[in-house]
Amino acid sequence: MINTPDVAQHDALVACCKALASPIRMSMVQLIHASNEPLCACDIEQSFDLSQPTISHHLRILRDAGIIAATARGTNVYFHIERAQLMALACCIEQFAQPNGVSA
Amino acid sequence: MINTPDVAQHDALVACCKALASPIRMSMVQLIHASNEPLCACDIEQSFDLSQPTISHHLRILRDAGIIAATARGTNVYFHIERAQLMALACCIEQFAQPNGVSA
DNA sequence: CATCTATATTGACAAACATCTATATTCGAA
DNA sequence: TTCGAATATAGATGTTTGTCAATATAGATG
Repeated sequence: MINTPDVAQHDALVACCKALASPIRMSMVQLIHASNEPLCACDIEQSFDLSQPTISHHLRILRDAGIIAATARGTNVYFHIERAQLMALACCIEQFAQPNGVSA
Repeated sequence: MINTPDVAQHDALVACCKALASPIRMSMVQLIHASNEPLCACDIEQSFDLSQPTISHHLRILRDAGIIAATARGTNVYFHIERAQLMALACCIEQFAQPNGVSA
């Protein structure tokens, strides 16, 4: 979660941006968001022209940043958006868009 | 500006995240935001333990992404936050944090 | 248990990035 | 117009990232 002490927050913020700083991963987030159901890795894999390990790698980066979360079900793994994290990220960025000194 | 057609928007979104996906650049944005005046490059330079060209390089990346803007004044260059761009970015990210199908 | 299917991990390699030093450019001042 | 200060550009180099092929792991099923 993003909102904790200053340095940790800064790092989390950067980590989230880093995770989203790739066309592939941005599209993955959009894809998962667009689906109303959690999406399984094999579905995601079919949307991209990349090898299975590469897909797995990108999904893990998004997971490590806390942007998506995974639920295993049998041999499948389903991914969903971690809304609170993205909301926290959006709020941090929005703050930079506000005149300084405005708290609410 | 972020809100235009789909593909361009996607690219701009990724470009913004890429620009913020560095501890240095994130700190620069925070620094510029924290200042109530536009900050000149030499001021920014003093806040980091990096060579002048490296600072210049990072500032340009932020500029190219539209996150900050520069105003030359004499031999100095002053930087300020591009609020609309950051707000647009925050809104895009916030959308991913919303249940799908919610338009407003 | 043997095997198949879905996902993850490893290792290798190329492309992208951050950084520095050296140099260029641009503007103000003497 | 020459000099100095602020910023930018170029080129070189080490580090990180993205990708794949090969392999491992874990769960389902015959």
